[in-house]
Amino acid sequence: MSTPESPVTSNFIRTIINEDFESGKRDQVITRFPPEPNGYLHIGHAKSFSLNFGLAEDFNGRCHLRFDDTNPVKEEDEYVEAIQEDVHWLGFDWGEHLHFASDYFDQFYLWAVQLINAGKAYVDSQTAEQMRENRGTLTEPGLDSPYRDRSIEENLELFDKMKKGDFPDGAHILRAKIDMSSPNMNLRDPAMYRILHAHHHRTGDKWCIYPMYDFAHGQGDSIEGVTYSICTLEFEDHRPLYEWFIKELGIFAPQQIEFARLNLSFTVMSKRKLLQLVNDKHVSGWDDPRMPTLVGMRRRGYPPEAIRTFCERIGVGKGASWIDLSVLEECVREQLNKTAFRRQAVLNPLKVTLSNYPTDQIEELDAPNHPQQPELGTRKLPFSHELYIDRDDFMEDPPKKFFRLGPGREVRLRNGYIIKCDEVIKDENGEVVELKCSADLDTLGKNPVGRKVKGIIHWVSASQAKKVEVRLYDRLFNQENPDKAENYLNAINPESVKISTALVEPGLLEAKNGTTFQFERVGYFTVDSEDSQSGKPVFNRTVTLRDTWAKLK
RNA sequence: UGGGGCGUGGCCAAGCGGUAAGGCACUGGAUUUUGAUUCCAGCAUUCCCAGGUUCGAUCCCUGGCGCCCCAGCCA
Repeated sequence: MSTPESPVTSNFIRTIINEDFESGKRDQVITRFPPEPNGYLHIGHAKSFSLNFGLAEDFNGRCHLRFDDTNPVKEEDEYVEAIQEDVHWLGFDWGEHLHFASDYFDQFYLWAVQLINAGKAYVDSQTAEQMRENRGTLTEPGLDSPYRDRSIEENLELFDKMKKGDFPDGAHILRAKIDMSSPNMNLRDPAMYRILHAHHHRTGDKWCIYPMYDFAHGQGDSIEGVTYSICTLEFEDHRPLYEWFIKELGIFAPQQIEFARLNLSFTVMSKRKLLQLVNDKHVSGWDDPRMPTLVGMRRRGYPPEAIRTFCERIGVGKGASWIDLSVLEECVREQLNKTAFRRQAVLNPLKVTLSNYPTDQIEELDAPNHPQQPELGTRKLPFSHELYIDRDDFMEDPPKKFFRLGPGREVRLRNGYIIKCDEVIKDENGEVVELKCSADLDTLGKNPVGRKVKGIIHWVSASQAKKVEVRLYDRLFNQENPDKAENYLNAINPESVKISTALVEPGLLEAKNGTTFQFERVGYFTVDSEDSQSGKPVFNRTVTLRDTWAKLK
């Protein structure tokens, strides 16, 4: 529902619907999300189903989930399950309306016979190659098939035999008799049914002829009473055919509306390419945290709310658009900032020894789980004379704008004391290996009088810190549009993941799979649900924090 | 050069004849025990271009230019 808190910006589809309601052309919104169960859903699909479910919700209608399973050689039950899970994950529900195009195969068959009887469809016996040759080109009309004028009786008989399995794949095909010289290629006697001796994931071996998309989609919409059949731009040229079948069949007419599919910078969206990334092991699977799939994003730690916000924020239009990855990342940060518990973790440790802190003392400091939301409670942070800080937070010869640690400088330990760097210890190679510091013991929870310490750095206590694996993910491609590369595989970012070890506060060992934390000053990290073991979590970097200092550098 | 679409700031996107919403990005500045967050401020005299209609055009008309899609027995 659109509320004052989440204003929905207008788009051309809403405008159409509003006009239809006002003119009385329609009085309800029934939409559908029609994936083919041949792969996992990606963020582009999320745009589509958020639109469909969102519209239904806003206009008090309903949205169906219908699997467009008309091509048995590509479809599997595994995907049917995964797709439902993903749609649910984003919080949408189709209620009673889970449908399959294959549920309508009997009806489709009857309709095909109806069109044959009306002289509007015929069995063609040309080979696929011949059909292609006779289809003409974009600028030249096609040629009628020599089988175009078969009698209705002969067509009926042949189609019946096709159905009974008397012919091998490709021997014949049922075509709509429209116009071989149409400037719209889709109207040049399009295929309606092909012979496919293949096992279907739902209908088994009942059929050996299967309807084409064009002879199934609109009719499926019609059967379900779909009022607005929303699809992507490449189907614009199919709309006249969609309407032709509906009209010739004399059945309820849904309205097809096309919108631009999503393109996200630094990623690829085509199923073929995503499949290749998986098959060729460029990623670990469909759920690799770098994949634009919903399973991948879930594993990465993107919250479903963030993806929904993203889908609303990008709008809906008809111009081929490229959305900047930063839009998605900002939606993720926005959501996580509100919900993620804060923790401290050091990714690149540098030892700090406090010379004036008792070597046998261990303190338990209180630290809020969320500084802006005290109601989320606190946790205890062990503190001792030996700590680790991040190497990035120390510079031996710092530039003027650097306000972290350096020789003789003071810095605040997050949730702890202010310390001062007294001495820098190096190894034989001149590498800084340790910092000797002194703590101002009167600065816990309060600022010192007379001086201002601007720098605040995170840390862990050396003896209590735990080692965990962290996976630092970055964009999978290093070109905005990987398709512009000679080969998109060449645009793969060789540093899209870096595995390393981090030192974290001890409580993090008990973190549950799938939960996300903010490692303060670093980024959001989510416990990997595949590779983590009890007491041995693996953290996926979901997204970094914004870093204006990195920009200054 | 057949047909179908689309052109509003760096990226999206409202607007539908009355004088350019919003988001992301970016730039300042304030607050801050996260250089995060939050907060304020700035960021298109102009809507692909050229004509025309009109008191007035991003919105209407004409003509250009640019980009996307279509020749699967895929969806």
